[in-house]
Amino acid sequence: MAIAKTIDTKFSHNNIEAKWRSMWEKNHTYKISDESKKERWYELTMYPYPSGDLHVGHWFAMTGADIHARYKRMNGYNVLHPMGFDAFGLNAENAAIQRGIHPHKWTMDNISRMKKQLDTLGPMYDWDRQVITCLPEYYKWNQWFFLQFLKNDLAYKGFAPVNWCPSCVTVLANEQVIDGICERCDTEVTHKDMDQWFLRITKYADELLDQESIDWPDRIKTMQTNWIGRSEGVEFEFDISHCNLEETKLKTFTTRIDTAFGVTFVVMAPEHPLASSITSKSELESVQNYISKSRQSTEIERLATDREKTGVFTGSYCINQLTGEQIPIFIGDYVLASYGTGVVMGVPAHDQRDFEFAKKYDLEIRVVIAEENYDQTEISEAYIGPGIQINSGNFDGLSNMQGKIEIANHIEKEKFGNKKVNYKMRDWLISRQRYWGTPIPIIYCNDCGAVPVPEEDLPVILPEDAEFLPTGESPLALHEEFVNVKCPDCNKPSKRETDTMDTFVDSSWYFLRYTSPKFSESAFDPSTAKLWNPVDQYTGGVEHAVMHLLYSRFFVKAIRDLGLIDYDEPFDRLFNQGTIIYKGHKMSKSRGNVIAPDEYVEAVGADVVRTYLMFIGPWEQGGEWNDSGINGAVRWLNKVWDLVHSNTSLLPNEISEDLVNQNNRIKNQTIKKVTEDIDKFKYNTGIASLMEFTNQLIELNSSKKITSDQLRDTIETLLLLISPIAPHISEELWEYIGNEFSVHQSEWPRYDETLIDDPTVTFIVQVNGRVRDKITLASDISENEAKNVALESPKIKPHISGKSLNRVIFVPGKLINLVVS
RNA sequence: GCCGAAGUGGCGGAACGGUAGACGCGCCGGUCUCAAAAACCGGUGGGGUUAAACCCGUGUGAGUUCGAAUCUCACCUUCGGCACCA
Repeated sequence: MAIAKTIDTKFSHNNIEAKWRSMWEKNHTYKISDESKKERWYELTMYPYPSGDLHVGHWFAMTGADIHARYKRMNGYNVLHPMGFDAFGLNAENAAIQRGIHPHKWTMDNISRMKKQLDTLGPMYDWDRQVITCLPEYYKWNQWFFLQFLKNDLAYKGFAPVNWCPSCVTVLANEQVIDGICERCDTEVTHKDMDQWFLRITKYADELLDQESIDWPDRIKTMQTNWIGRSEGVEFEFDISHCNLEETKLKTFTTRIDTAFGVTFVVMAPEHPLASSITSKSELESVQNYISKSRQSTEIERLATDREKTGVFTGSYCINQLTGEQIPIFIGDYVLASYGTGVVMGVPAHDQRDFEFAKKYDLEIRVVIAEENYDQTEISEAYIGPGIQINSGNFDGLSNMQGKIEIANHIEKEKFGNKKVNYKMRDWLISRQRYWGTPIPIIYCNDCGAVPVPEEDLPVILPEDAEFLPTGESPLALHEEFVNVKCPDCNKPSKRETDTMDTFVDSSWYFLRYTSPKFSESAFDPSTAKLWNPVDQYTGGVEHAVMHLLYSRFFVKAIRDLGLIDYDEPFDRLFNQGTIIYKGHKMSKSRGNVIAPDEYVEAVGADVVRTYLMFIGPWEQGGEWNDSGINGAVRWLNKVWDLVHSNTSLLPNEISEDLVNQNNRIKNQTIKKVTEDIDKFKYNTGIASLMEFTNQLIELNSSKKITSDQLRDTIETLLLLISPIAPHISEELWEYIGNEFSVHQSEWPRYDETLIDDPTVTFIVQVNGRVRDKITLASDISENEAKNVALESPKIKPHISGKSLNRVIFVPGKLINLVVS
């Protein structure tokens, strides 16, 4: 795509940028030392997937993080701001299938291209710290963590109905299915029953709910809380001992045990293991038809909430142990197998879904919680509010809140069930039936079962010479040499696990690896990890709210319990930058609306692109790329360039004290504003005030209201303030004014609060709240004096003449409001 | 359906109880030029006026307040998240 016509920079941006990048490289300007005595700051931004080309969205994310990291560094911190690549993933494998390029080559080629592109941005990365997750030196530790998890009952293999993406040809974790659609390829997800590896994230459900100690956006915290979905209730058992099954009890889960006397039916999920066996002979055919039909329906169909509730009677009954009543058992697909016990007690009077089901199948609707003024007539919808227990045996007359407690206690005492906490979140399914990922270090032996690969045999290397067929068959499963091994325990011929790990395993601990990327004795050097972690400031997109961000929190808690680290949360602060859109849409290759930064960098330079991106709008919000908007950034940096290069020999040597103070005021105000804005990631307004500052200096220069010494000093401040945003040109100009290399190793300017306040100020004079005049007054003027001045104002007089002054509102240094009538 | 965020010039946005529209883009007029671009100067919410004054204006409607884009309530729209979780 050809870039829009831009105006030209007045400086040769390409030379300047190349010059300083090589200077920084040569001087190790951004090399990070673990030994520094300075306070440490870990500024992390989410590492990219090496998809091929860096687009403007990457630049947007990375520039914002780089600015903040540079700012922290100038404020005296030893800053770790590393970069790496999330290098395993399906795109690489699909490229192999479609174009015959090996995933390793595809990935590494992309990485080297993206690194070059990233370097043109002028970031303060120390590439010695880079992490590339597809290399054995990294994924070995995925395997090692897996083995530790296995030992500590945090990893297990389980047979379960799982999400299957027919396009990616693999299973997916629940977090990776969004509204029934595969998160990465937008294909409708189906179900399969498979034996898969899980990580026991649910063990940490309650701890993950505790977000007290982390400074994260509420939005993300809420999303995680909703995802975990804790609910307290009772597992209530119905007696089925008369059914001649192994099980004698049918377990249901409810949060409304107060309604247990209103149960008029029970519904089982179609996938429930007893669904067929509990069915009577006469109903078997219709039940099996129903089950197979519902199994064929897609996730999307099943999730539609406005769908009519359907079900089928099993011909069997269970006993409500509280009442001794016979309760009909149904199969219905509005009940989810994966939540609770997969069986629901139907209380149509107090649950809308059950109500609809009862209406459809003509089942009794028995009110057991009476709302205020309940008149015993038939109800037209379920009543879910509070009320008084009725038709509830000994519990009649209690409030349902009390009923909830006492019925639960009664059930526990009589051993009809137990109080129980349930979570919506499931364990993390990490098996993937694909090649380009970390091999799961397990060997299956006929005699010994699933045997972990001994730690000393790690890493289990992903074989290079795999065949990539478009059949969906995992290349590893076809790789004889890889598959056929000896059992580590008994030495008999055995088979390797051919599934690989979810790539979210890689990103769950990469922030630890950055602290010692070459350490070979373990996943990370405990001493340097302790030095840098947890991450002080993490930035990235909001799309990882319940995937990467949740998994990482789990990982940290899990390895803390293994004794490897001693803190609870990976990321102390989190900030989500927004998205850059173009032509009204998020940029994507398929839509053909991708802005490649390279051409703009060539045309106007990285500093301009950085500045423009940060100026578009609040970093938090993102915004629309506007082809002509970039001219504003060019003009500004041109002005800065001209200002610094302007001839100052004609400036006066002395000016009035008032002018000196005023010039100082502008400078100190700007330092304060820019400091506060960068601190809060409000780059757009920070840049705006720098533009204003530049305009003011140009004006002072041309009107000779500044001495050359003061101008030089002020320009120095300007360059320091610009340097995190436009690192190259500020370095060039820093050198030009005769300062020592490097502006990036200089201290952030301080402001003097006492120099900021203006001795005179424009007072707003209002009459009845409407602005009628503006008068310049001493900022510390008293109410009385201000009132007298205001009353004398020719602009005010007509508005108050003939009226009586009832009240005066006075805001010191700002405003006076005369209330008249 | 539930929860959350947001609605401000032609556009991106600023202000977040006290001058609405900072800063920038674009546009209009001027200077320079043979001409254009760039640069520079001026203008740029609507009405009104020779010019002022003045009136209207931050999604809609009410309210609180001396004063509301900002706080409260209701509604509309947009965007996110959740959504048969028992």
